[in-house]
Amino acid sequence: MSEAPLALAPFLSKLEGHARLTAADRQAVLALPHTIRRLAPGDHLFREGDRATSCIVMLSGFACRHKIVGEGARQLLSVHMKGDGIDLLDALLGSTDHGVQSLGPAEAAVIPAAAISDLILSHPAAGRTILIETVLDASIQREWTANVGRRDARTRIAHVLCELGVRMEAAGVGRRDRFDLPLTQEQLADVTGLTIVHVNRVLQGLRAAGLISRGKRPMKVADWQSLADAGDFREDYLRTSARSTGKRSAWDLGFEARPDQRLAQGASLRS
Amino acid sequence: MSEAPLALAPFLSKLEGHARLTAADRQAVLALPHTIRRLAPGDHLFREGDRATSCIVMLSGFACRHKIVGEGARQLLSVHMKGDGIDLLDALLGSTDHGVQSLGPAEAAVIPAAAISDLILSHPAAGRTILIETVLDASIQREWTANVGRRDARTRIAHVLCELGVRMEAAGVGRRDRFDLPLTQEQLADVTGLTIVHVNRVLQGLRAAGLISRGKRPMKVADWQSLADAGDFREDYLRTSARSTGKRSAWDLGFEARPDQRLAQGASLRS
DNA sequence: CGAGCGTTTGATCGGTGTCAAGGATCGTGG
DNA sequence: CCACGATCCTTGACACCGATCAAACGCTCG
Repeated sequence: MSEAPLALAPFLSKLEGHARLTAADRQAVLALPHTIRRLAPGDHLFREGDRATSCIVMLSGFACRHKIVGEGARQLLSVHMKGDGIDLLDALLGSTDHGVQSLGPAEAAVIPAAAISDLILSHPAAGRTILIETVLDASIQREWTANVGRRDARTRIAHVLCELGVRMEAAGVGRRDRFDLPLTQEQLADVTGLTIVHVNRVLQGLRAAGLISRGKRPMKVADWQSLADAGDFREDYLRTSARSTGKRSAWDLGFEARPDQRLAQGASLRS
Repeated sequence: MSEAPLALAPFLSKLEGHARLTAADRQAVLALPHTIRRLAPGDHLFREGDRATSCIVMLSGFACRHKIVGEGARQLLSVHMKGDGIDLLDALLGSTDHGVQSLGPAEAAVIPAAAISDLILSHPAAGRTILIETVLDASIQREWTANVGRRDARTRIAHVLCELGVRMEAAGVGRRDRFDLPLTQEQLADVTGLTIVHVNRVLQGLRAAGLISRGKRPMKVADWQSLADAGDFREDYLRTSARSTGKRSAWDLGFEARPDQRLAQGASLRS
């Protein structure tokens, strides 16, 4: 099924950022069955309402989730990059409530949902990082809700630029102060719930204020701290440094208290 | 630890809406260790930045997630009711990126995070319903992002009223066309990203249009279909009827293809 | 009866949307 | 090498939705 060995290395790398894995865990992740799709700009991976039988791992380039509301207005719900998992567990819901589409040329691995459930059962440490990836995604989604709900246009846009910069830095595809913005102004409008015209004017304002630089490929952040301030941006919710700070989650503690934990025999996630 | 046997029955009931459970699974859910908290209006269960060591199950009343952005503006991120789990897996992130607070008087069970991880390992069928609860929560979060991002005030508010009606009906605490709205107009403003003044005017408009009735305790939806139309509301994303429609998820299929699935011996979610 | 909270109203302001057009850039094919 | 179309970016004039400010009303509960 796989076209290339180690194709899932970016995904493994991101999962290892969430917790230490054994060699067996790493092998299991890399061995996940998958097909690789090379995507032209705007290609659809899922459409709203599709039966959900698989999930996505981004290998290169960018993709987004989106919804269409009302009379065709479009809202981007998330942006994903190298190493990110998309809808890892959403097959549990049976069908998709949103579309997934590439932003620019990209490569993605499509993994059957059952393989993820197998992995969670057969390699719980790896499974735990899958769950972390899922709740992290939810954390970002909450921040986006707050972003479009309670911030004005300038703050909103600055916040998105900061988030993308930090995430791209963490994913190894740029630096927070210099990265290739994967969004057109129209897409940035759909991210922020604004119109393209207003996005354009706000970007000009940010340039005029010296927060970002004039040329746009690549996006250069001239003054990171000021942009973060302007965007009301605190990066905690992205947890890009969770591993390195040595923080341990309550789950670690819980399990440390039960070193003899054993699984029920013959258990499965089957309903 | 538990004050009352069967206190978690509403939670079990919701989980059973996601998949069929065995008697052992049901027992395991009801036996989750927990403490019961009786909450006055506005009591905090978590505060933003708290160490995340436990999760919440709502037993009665309502609670919300929220964030404070910028200079004190508040955004409600979700509303939870009887049977809902809140942040079931968020302890995996180590700390909380949002606050959780009661809306009106309420009762909630506080469950140690480790107990959830134990349950997922020891009773995978029950664990599967926990995961479904988690991805369902994410699905609702995405809809809220789209709601505040791309709908105008009237549509936004109508949408929230429809969602709450359907969910309260599913939770057995009201009917979609007649329920006790757990939100003040100020809270409804924080849900929709509007000001209290504008919320008030929009509600008056909905009343004048005959979509909802004049008295506000309880909220009476005079014309459900028109309110759903006005709110651009399609309830698919809530999956309140997933069980009854007999839909099966890809995970079922995946596991049916591997009836001899066995877990790795001695596995755990410990990192 | 008064305090506190939630709701309602009016007047005005301003941020963002809308409409319309033009300019810049880039890949492609003649 | 240039012409061309497509896509993206930019600009201007104007309209409007929803915010802001300020005040009053109406519950409910001690």
